[in-house]
Amino acid sequence: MTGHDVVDGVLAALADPTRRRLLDLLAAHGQATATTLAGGLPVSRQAIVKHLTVLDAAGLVSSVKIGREVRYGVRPEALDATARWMAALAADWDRRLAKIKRIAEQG
Amino acid sequence: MTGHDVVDGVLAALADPTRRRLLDLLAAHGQATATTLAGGLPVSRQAIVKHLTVLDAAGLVSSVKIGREVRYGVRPEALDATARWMAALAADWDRRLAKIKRIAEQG
DNA sequence: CTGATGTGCAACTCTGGTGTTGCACATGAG
DNA sequence: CTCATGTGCAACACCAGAGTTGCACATCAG
Repeated sequence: MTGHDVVDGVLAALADPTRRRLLDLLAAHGQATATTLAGGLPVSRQAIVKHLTVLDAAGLVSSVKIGREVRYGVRPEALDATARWMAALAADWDRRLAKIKRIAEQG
Repeated sequence: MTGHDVVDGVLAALADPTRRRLLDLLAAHGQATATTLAGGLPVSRQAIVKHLTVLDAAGLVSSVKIGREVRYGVRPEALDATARWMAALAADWDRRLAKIKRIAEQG
């Protein structure tokens, strides 16, 4: 899995407002199950499960099965990697624009 | 327009691979029209225009009408703001997880 | 064992977004 | 003026994704 794939997954995962809200709840609780999380959102448990599957594939959450329940928790690495990628991209754009501006002022 | 709205728009805009490719092309060329950009992507000009509209609404690009053509260029501010938001979120998660870990080790 | 709780799987609906095509309008080149 | 080029607008097709429902399976409590 390259860094680019991680970014792709994270961006796709964060595009959905429900998933961002889900991450908020998880970060607040530290640990939570799909059934518990469904109580804090206006959607069914199955919808939550699907979102958690997407978040897990993106590396944003991890799950641990304890008895008959599955507990989810946030995982900062992928989010941090995406933040760095985005900051680098913004800096690159800034650099390009500064160069264009400099050329324009000279010409 | 709050910072949260900016983040929402940027995340939604960056979720699409075609739009990310579009931003790459724009950053590389500095300036480009929808017709020109359509030559570098396997989609029609109209599709490009729609993507550019989304990117403009997200604050990621700006457009200037010159004669009969419309030139687009990247705009780093919104991207940079989103990068900072994401980095802060990742740091928050790290902080929470560190706290949980500390409590677990004590108890 | 029995009932209650939590999860997994599958089929289904439905909206939104992506992309297309066709045509009308505007502007630069000759 | 005339033609080519670039853009804008609108209607349409298409499909992935978000959400639902129903039921079967697994696990803890009594």
